[in-house]
Amino acid sequence: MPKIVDHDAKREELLEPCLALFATKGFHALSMRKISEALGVTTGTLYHYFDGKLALFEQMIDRVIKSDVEAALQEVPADQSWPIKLLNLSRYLGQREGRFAQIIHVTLDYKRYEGESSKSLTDKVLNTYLQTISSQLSIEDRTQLDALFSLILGVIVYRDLNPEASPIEQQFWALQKIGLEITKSI
Amino acid sequence: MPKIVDHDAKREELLEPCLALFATKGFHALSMRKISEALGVTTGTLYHYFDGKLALFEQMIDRVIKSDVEAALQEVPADQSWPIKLLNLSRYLGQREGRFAQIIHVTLDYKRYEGESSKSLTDKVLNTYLQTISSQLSIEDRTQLDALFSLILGVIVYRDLNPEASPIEQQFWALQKIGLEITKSI
Amino acid sequence: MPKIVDHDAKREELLEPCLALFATKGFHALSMRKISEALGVTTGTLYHYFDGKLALFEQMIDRVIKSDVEAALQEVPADQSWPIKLLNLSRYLGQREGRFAQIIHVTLDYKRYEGESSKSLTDKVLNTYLQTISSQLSIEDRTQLDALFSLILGVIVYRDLNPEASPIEQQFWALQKIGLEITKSI
Amino acid sequence: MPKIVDHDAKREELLEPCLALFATKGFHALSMRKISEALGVTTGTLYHYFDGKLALFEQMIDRVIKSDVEAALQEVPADQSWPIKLLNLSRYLGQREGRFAQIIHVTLDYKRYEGESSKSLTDKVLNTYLQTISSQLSIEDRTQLDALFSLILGVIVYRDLNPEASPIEQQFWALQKIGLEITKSI
DNA sequence: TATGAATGAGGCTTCATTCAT
DNA sequence: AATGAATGAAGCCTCATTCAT
Repeated sequence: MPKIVDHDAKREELLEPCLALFATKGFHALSMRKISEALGVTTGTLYHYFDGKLALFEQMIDRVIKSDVEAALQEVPADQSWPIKLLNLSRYLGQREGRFAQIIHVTLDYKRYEGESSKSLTDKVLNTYLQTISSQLSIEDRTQLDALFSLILGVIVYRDLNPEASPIEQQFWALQKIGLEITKSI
Repeated sequence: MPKIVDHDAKREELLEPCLALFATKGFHALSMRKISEALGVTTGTLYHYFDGKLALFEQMIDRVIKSDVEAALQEVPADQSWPIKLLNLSRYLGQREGRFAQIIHVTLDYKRYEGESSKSLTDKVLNTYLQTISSQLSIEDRTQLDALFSLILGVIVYRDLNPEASPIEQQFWALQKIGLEITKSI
Repeated sequence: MPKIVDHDAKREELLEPCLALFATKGFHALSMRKISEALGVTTGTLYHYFDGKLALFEQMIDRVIKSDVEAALQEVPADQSWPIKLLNLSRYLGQREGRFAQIIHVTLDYKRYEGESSKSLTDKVLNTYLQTISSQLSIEDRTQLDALFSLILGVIVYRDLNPEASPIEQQFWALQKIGLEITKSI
Repeated sequence: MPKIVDHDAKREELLEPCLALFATKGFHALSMRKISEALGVTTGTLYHYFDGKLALFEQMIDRVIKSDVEAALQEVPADQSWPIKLLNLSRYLGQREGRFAQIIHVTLDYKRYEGESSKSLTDKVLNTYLQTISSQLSIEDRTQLDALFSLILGVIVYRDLNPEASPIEQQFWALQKIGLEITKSI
C-alpha cells in the first residue's frame, strides 16, 4: 500500500513548520488560511490531510514530543556522574531553548483550548518529558523530579519572556549557591 | 446632572472579573461579547469605558500587578531571616498560585499578541515582580534573582499543567537537597 | 481541478450592478450586506473577490470610466464640424444622463471619503473625461475646456436634482443665445 | 415667553457650524457624537434641541438657504445692464464658491437620503435659488434660466472637485467665446 | 490528489437614540 | 436645560469549513 506511505509522509511534511507558527501566534490567532499560505498549499489541501484545525494541532504536538525524546536520549546520556549529567542537561536545554519555549507555548495553549477534554494530551506531553528526565538523570524521588522539572520549565519560560535574563547554566549554578547559603543559615 | 456613576470606579468594577476570563480562554479566544455577557453589560457599555479590547486587556494587567505588589509587601516582609523569608514566599505563592497562574497565562498571551510592539508592557510586568522579590528577599545578585524567579515561574506553570505535582514548599525544599548532593559529589 | 470560475470575469460581473447601488445610496449608506444581497451572494464571497469595500468601490469606478470613454469615442467622432460635434455631444449626454449622474454622485461621494488620500482617483476620473472631451471636440484652450466641462457637469447635476428642467440640447442652445445677447449689448 | 426665544437662539447657534460638518463628511459618515464634539456639547443636548439626526440636518438646510438669499439680494442688484449683472454674479459666486459647494453637497446628500420623500425640500432649495437668479438677472425664459443655473452649478461642482480649474469669471467668458465661434461657423 | 469558490457564523467596533439624574 | 451612561442593532471584515470540479 504505497499510497498510504506517501500520504503520511506528506502529512509529516506539512506538520513540520506548524510548531513555529502555532507557538508564535497562538492557536486562535493563527488561521487555517495563514497556515496554508505558510505551507504553500491551499486550505483544501489542509483539510484533505487533516480533519480540522484542532486535529492538525494535536497531530503536530504528537509529532513534536516524539522527536524530542529521541534527541534527549542521545544528548544526555545516563551513564555519567551527577554533576556531569546536570551540566549536560543545562547545555542541552540551552541549545534548544527556543524550541522548548515553542513547545511550552503550544502546550499551554492546548490546555486551555477545551478544559478537561484536553487533559489526556497534556498529560502525555508532561509524562513523556518527566520520564525522560527521570531515567536519564536517575532521579527516583518524585518531589525532586517535580522540582527539577519546574526549574527547567521556569528558566525556559522566563528567558522567553525576557531574552536578556541570565543564561540557563548560570541560573542553575546560582540556585545551588542559594541553597547552600540557606543550609548554612539554619 | 448626569446619571451618577463614578466613571473610574465603574471601570475598576468591570475590570475585576476579566483576569479570570482572559486567563481561562486566552486573548484571542475571548470575545468582547463573551466578556460583556460575563459582566452583565452590553458591548456598547464596554466600549464606553474602554477604547477597545486591547486597551481593556492592558488596563486589566496594570490593575492586577499593582494589587499583587501591595499584597506581597505585606505577606513577605523584608525584615526576616533568609529561611523565614523563603518560607513566607513559598506560602504566599501557595496561597495564590491559581491567581499567579492566571497572570502568567495572560502575560504569555499578551507577549505574542503583536510581537515587539507588546514588549513594553511585558517588561513592565516582569520588572514589577522582579523588583518586589529583589527588595523583599534582599537579593542583589542578578543571576540569583533570575534563578529564583525562574523557579517560581516554573513551579506555578508546572502545577497549573499538572495539579497533582508536589506542593510548592516541598519542591523548594527538594531542590535544596539536590543542590547539597551535587555539592557533596564534587 | 478547482471549481471552474474565471476569477476576473466573475469580478466584473459582480461590479456591474454596483454603480447604481452606490449612486443611489451613497458610499457610507450602502453596506456590504446590502451589496451582497443585491448581487445574490454572501458577504464572504464579496471579500473573496475584493479586498474590502473601498477596493470594490475603486475598481468599480475604474471599470465605469473605461467603458464610458470607449462609448464616447464612437458616438462623438472627432472628424466633424464644430456644430455637429456639439450636437453629437449633447445627444450622447442626453442618452446617458442617468448614468453620468450616477458617476458624478459616486465621484463626489468618493472625494469626501477621506480627504486628500482620495485625490488621485478623483483626478484620474476627471482627467479621463477631460481628455476625451478635449480630443474628440478638438478643444485646446484649457479655460474653454474647463468651461464646457463645467456646463456638462452642471446640466447633468441640475437635471438629476430637477427632472423637469429643460433637456440638455435646449440648454446648450439657450446658453449660446445668452452669449449672443451679451455680445450685442456691449 | 422668553424661554422659547432662548431655545430658538440656542438652536440657531448649534446649527451654524453644521453645514461645514455635513458637507465635508457627508450625512452618513458624520455621527451625532462627532457633531456634538465639534459643537462642544453632549449628544443629550443635541437630542434636546432636535428630534434626531435627520431633523437637525433638515433644519440646517432650511437655515442656510434663508441666509443665502438675503445675501444674494444685496450683492447682485437688479438695476444694472446685462453684462454688468453677469459680472456681478460671477464675482458673487467666486467669493462664496466654497460655501455654495457645501450647500450643493448637502443637497445632493439629502436627495438620496430617502428618495421621493425628500423631494419637497430639494425643490424648495432649487426654487429659492432659481427665483433669486431670475429676478435679480431679469431672466424670464425658462430654458435660459435653467441653462444659466446649470452653468453655475457646474462651475462650482467642478472647481470643488478640481481646485486648479480656471476661475469662475474666466470660464463664463470662455463659454461666450465658444458660442460666438459656433454661430460664425453656421 | 488538489483546488479555490462559496458559505454563514462570529469577530471587533461604531451608531443613533433613550433616559435617569 | 443638560448630562453622559446605557443600549442593541448594524457596520466592516475574517473565520473554519465544505464541496464541485
